[in-house]
Amino acid sequence: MAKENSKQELGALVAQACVQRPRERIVASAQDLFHRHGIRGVGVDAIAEAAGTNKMTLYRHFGSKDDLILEYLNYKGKKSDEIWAEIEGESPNDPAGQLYGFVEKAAKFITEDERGCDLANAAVELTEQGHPGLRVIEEFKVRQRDRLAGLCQAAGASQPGLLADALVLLIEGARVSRRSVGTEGPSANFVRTSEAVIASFGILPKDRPGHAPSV
Amino acid sequence: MAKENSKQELGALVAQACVQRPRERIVASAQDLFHRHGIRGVGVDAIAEAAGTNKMTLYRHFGSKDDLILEYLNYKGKKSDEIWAEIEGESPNDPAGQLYGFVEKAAKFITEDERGCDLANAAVELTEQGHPGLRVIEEFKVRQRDRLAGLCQAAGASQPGLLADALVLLIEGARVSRRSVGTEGPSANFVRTSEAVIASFGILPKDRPGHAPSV
DNA sequence: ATCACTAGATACCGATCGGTAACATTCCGG
DNA sequence: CCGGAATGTTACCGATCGGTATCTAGTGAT
Repeated sequence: MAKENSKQELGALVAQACVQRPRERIVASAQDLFHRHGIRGVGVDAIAEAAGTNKMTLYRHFGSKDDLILEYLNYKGKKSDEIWAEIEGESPNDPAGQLYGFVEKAAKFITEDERGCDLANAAVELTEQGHPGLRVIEEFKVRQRDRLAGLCQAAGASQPGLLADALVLLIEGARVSRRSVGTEGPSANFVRTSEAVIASFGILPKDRPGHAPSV
Repeated sequence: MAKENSKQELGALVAQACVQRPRERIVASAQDLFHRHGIRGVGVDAIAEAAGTNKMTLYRHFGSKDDLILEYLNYKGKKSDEIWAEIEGESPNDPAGQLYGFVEKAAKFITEDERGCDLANAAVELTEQGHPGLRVIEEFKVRQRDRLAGLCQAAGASQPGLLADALVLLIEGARVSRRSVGTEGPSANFVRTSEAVIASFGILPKDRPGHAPSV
């Protein structure tokens, strides 16, 4: 088996720079390393070292690697909640605007983050049947979809549930496709396609003339 | 870390039942185990045992685990080619029918296979930069997309490339969503959404009256 | 100053990882 | 029947895995 990436883990420096308590540094390092190398590609030793501490301290805060994985997954969910708050703040009382804002935000993540959705990736890596992390992932994905459906309904979509599902498929697909074939692949047309689909459900953005696309 | 799945690996029996040469049995076992547990979730020992042979013989045929991974990836690509042949055979000289047939075929895989696309999953697991498997995956995904685009063009789509990209996103998204939230999630609307998108590009199935959907 | 709590350090555990050496066995074509 | 190739067997290698025991050093509140 070929060697894993470079040993220069600047995430360690980042984590050490913030003089938080060990627990926070461990979570931050786990977040960084799990994201970059995948859950199964990172050992607890590496996480502890990146956090500027040691394995013993890690195990005083987290009973097992699985516990740390759960913390990682929930951390990702919290991050996503913040993004939803951003979207709401940028288009208050404008569900259609929020919908289009969501697409733009998603597009940003798709292009900027080559690793794709950490939750979806974790679902692929957690092959053990009934792993507690799978529940966390599912709950998050369901919540995300329902939030989207609520937005679609508020924006007056003809079939809000169907539109929400379609957008979920497009987003998930764009993130995974970006991982496989890069930004020049099908994910490059994510915004265009998503906006066309949204428009086809009768939703047009408020203050964006000329934004309505034709397929 | 919690224990991996049950020890009952019936894939081993399957592989042993076919009295092929060790090489074929190894590839078959690797295909089965990589698919179920992920590439990083399976050791070479387990593959050899499942193939009814031993590690030494495995390493006589494959220089490294990475070599075996490449074989696995290419094997998946070949399987996909067979499916394309099926689709062509079922709707000869009918690109529109093939397009709808492709969607139906994809839907079948989405519902039946809870693990999602093995190539996309492998792209998530292969975190090592420049891993040769990533090239294989990319080539396959590009070929798949181009084939789809050719079909769209032959069927007379207004913007075949854009439609092909949209369908790729929907399929990839459905497969990954099915893994995270199951068949009752957004992937349940994959066919409906895909057919609506296809229809919106001006393509209607030949001999399927009433098949044209409205979003 | 004391005391309990937190964290660091180090060494260790059994198991498994990918990969190899050496030798015995089986099988098949000439 | 014979000989070489393919396969099976066993043991081993160093490294890493997740997880623990033990002991020491710091830290903060009373």
